[in-house]
Amino acid sequence: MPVRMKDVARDLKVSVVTVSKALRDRSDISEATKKRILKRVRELNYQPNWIARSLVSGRTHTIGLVVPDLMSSFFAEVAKGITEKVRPLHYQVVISISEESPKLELEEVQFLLARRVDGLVIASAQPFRNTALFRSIDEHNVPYVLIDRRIGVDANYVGVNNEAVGQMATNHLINCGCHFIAHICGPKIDTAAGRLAGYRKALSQRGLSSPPGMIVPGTHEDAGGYRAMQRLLKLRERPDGVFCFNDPVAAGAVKAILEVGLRVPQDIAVVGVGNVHYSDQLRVPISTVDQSSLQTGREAAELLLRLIEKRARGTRTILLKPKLIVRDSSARNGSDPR
Amino acid sequence: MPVRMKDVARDLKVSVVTVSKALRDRSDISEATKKRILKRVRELNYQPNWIARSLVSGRTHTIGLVVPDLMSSFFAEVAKGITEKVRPLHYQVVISISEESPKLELEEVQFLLARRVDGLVIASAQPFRNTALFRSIDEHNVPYVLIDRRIGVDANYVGVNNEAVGQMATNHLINCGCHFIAHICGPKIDTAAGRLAGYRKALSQRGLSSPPGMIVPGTHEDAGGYRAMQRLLKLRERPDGVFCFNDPVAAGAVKAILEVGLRVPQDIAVVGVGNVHYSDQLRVPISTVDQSSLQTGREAAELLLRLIEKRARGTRTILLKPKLIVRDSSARNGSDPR
DNA sequence: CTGAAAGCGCTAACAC
DNA sequence: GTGTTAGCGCTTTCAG
Repeated sequence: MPVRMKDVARDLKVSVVTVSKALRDRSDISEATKKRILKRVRELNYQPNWIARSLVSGRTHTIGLVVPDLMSSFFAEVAKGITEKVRPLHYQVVISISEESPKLELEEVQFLLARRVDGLVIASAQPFRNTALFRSIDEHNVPYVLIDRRIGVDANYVGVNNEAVGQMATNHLINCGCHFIAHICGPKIDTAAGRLAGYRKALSQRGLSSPPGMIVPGTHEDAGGYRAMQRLLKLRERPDGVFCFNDPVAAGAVKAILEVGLRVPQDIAVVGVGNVHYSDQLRVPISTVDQSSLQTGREAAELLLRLIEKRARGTRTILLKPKLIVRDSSARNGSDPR
Repeated sequence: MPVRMKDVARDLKVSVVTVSKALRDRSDISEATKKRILKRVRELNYQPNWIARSLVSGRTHTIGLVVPDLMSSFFAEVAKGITEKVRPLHYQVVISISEESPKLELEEVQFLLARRVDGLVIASAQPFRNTALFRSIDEHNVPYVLIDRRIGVDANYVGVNNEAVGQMATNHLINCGCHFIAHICGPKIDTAAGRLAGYRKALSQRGLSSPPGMIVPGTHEDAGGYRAMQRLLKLRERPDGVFCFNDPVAAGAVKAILEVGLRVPQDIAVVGVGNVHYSDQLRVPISTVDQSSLQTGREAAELLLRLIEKRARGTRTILLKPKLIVRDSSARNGSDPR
């Protein structure tokens, strides 16, 4: 079984405490013994037992990441961004997948808390303003940072300004010469609400309106986008531009459009959100609003580490700048590549 | 701060041991006191401290998953499969990303071992036959299961039969009427070697050969596939079918083909491997050999749990059946949809 | 059926 | 500088 400090100590005829001091490079120990101990430690391939260390220190050097899924490259990238930032500080990331289920999410968080994570990063599947989960985290005195979805709770948050996202995408479609712009919404989370608000705002600012039926509820994946687009195609006043909740939805919409023999972007221009990494390998490369997933992860990790190490307090909100990326699905004559 | 067993005990004027027994539903405790304790436990919202529990039991109920990256949906799906299987048993999964670096992988594994994970699932980035890492895991007496990549080590393994994958893909191209079939290899891992072997075998079985230059080294991502295909297009005897290491590589190859004005599949048919979830949304939906990522995760998890709980010993190899999925990139006249 | 004692591997506080 | 004592929160063992 693994070598313990006790073994090293006995071997060298010193006390366990001395070994501990050598390992943590404390000053109250002579250079000579430190050298001797560290040498033996290496020879015996001693590995500190973090479990025991955690029990004493009350810190596990573990942070929990709760995401609805990992398939959508967005959260995978967030995970990468977080890992990148915390790795040098020897923190580890435990990823929990909630599968968009508030109940499962709650269980997973309880579980992470029981595991005594030092902090949490959560892309929550909780319904808007449901604070129960967060109160329970607060009770444990564990800092947390929300990402992507805001849930209407006063908490640390890192994400894009979704209203800006909606405006940016919609303005782009207007600049492409579209007159009847539809919106395929996301699920009932604030992210979707923000994008919808931005869509409305952009239209009204440019003196356009959104005729009845032009806003259809969708989902977060391509099948939903496909069905939603089919409904839009049946409207008497067919849209000539569609702003979609995200890229998978947009991909589904494109599929529906091509299926009825219409062209993208000539007949209908399409814009998504998220810049998933395969966006430009698609049948029609999809224009999108990038929400800097990697950066979201990095910022969330940094903020969380500051909170854990008490170098920050209160709650702060970090809004990242969305960025329009124009690809074929909206590259029309007279389009602005803004 | 969190409620401890001690608090519940004091509150109820019983001993800590009794509370512990009630919580773990042991038989040597009266129904009455058990009820009383569990009630209070719920009221006080007591959560067991897994750290302390682990220190005693020597088990952390944690399993480590080491993957080269999470962006490729393959490993994300594996992670999902594992999570699904271990969640009901209250195990948690710590994911480490090695970014294809053997050195980083080694560090991450050491780290997981120091965290005393109960077991490991590894898609290793180690060079072939490099056993150092695995010896070090063995020293810790921690069971592990390799997935996807075999590394030429005698160990528990779950994955597809890569030779069968190569044969299946190549045979399919032959059946599509291709005569000059190229192969874009993967990186130097056994997975790639197996697929290459299968490619060779299929050709020779059907009396075909692979002219010089028809086998090009590639990478695991689309940029590599793109460059490799450009080289193939310059050959005097241009291939009319290409078997690619994986789907991203295939997507890159398709891009290169379309760029020079050739058609897929009419001029050149393409087959990939992996069935990434967006394969059928691509410019040309890509035919692929599915390697059942979810199932890989599930099988690996089950095997690992059996090893952890000593319900299995020795090493075993689980080979999953690959499955050909025909899409547009190889849907030629006279093609077999096998 | 209940609880006192010992200990998991480590660290903080204090003596020597 | 070094070592002793105590204790983190829990479980195992065993006496009552």
